[in-house]
Amino acid sequence: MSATPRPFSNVLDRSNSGEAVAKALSLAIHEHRLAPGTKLGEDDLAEIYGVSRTVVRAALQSLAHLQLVDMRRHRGAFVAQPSLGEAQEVFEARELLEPRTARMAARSSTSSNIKSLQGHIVEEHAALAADDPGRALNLSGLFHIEIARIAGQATIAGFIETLVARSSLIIALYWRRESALCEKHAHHALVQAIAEGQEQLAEELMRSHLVDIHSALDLRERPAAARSLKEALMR
Amino acid sequence: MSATPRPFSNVLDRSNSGEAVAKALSLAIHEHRLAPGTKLGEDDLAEIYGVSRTVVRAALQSLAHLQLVDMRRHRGAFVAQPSLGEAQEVFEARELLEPRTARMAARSSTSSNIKSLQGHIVEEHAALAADDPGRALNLSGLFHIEIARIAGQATIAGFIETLVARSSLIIALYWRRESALCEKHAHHALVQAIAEGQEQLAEELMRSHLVDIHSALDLRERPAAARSLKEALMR
DNA sequence: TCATCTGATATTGTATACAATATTGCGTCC
DNA sequence: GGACGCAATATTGTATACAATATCAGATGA
Repeated sequence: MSATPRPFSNVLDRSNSGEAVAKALSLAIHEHRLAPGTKLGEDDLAEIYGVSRTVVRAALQSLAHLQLVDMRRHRGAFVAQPSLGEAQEVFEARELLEPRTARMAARSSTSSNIKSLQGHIVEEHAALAADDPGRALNLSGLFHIEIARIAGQATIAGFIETLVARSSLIIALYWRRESALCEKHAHHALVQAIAEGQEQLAEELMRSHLVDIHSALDLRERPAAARSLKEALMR
Repeated sequence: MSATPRPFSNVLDRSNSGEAVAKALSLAIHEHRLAPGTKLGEDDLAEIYGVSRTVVRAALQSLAHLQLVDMRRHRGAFVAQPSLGEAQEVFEARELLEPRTARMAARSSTSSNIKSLQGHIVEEHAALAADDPGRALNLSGLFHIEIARIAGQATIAGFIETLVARSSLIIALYWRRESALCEKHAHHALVQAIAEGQEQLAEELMRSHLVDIHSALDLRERPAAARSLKEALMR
């Protein structure tokens, strides 16, 4: 017996349905259920979530501000496809912001903060064990955001949130299958350094962790991939 | 003879009117024509700009993402009022991002970049001479954003754009009248360092420039200003 | 056979109408 | 006289209808 399909979301009965739709879409993108380039038709989404196009549009605009979707006039909204250059930029920005943030977190973390971080790691392991890499990736991102929150810099945490979101798209586009995802130990060691207040170590661990991820991406110039048809075929 | 009032904007005939309204409001906030806390009624704005509430809402949501306005459910939109803590955070973030950015700009600037920066300075002086400090402040912000653009980091430039925007609100709220605004020399020296490719100097000048602004703010704890009525009056 | 033009279609952009809810003034009750 | 409750009002939240425009298929001509 097959149930009628339902929207893939737990929280659509929230008071502000616009944010709810944005959250649902954001989660779907983070978990790689929506591939970069996917068209997000307003009517389709409105029907799926049982709301009007008005609220769908608000949600899409919200995601566009986070650069998770691309809205083009009279063309529609699409899941964003960061270019190689943008991918480089995103990771350069993360490598600038996050090590410093980890240092601050090491200075100011409380024991309940540590508990929360460890909870993230446990969930991440569970998701991997359940063969749900999308969910694991999303949780991994939340881990980074949580560290910024712990550091007590809400503004920078907001920046990191957008960088993590875009990183998810970048990973979807440029991840090298060959390289195993070996974040488990990195996150664990990081939490330990933060818990023990070892600022310098935390900063270094975060930096090398980001470099690890960065170098597990295939960011070499593609031969003709993203160029114009003319440039690729005329000659 | 008094002309009928017209919206304070030059670009309301653009194709995407939502962005146009957002730009007009953003400019008004940057130039301190709209004070923090001002209520932004949707019907009022719709009438002023001659568009429907739909597009006004889109514009307000856009500004809310930049944290220039506060939207509260069933209450309306208001020009944001950054707290003391938020003000500190914003300037800490700027002091983290912008010196590095200035260094990168010094490495990669072209002569046309320099021309553009000098143009900003000239306009800024003109605005000051015309006794239009709001416009001068806005141009000063654009100067900082331009540097980030020159550095070739669009992502970080976007962050700085939001930080500059919030800085404008912070200055409106916390600027000490006593301190003169002495940015002229700072900006000029900065451009020179960037033009000559002196990376270290550019980084240092940007850092000290930001510290100057930061310390020209009165960010001491207010006795009761932003606290709750209860806390302020009950005793 | 291919290129170009044109109109039919589908999708987005905008306006307006209706629903939901916070605010506020007034009346009543204690 | 003051506090509480209630209804009137104004404003925002959402849905829907209409307008504008990009896309695409088919026709027409060279």
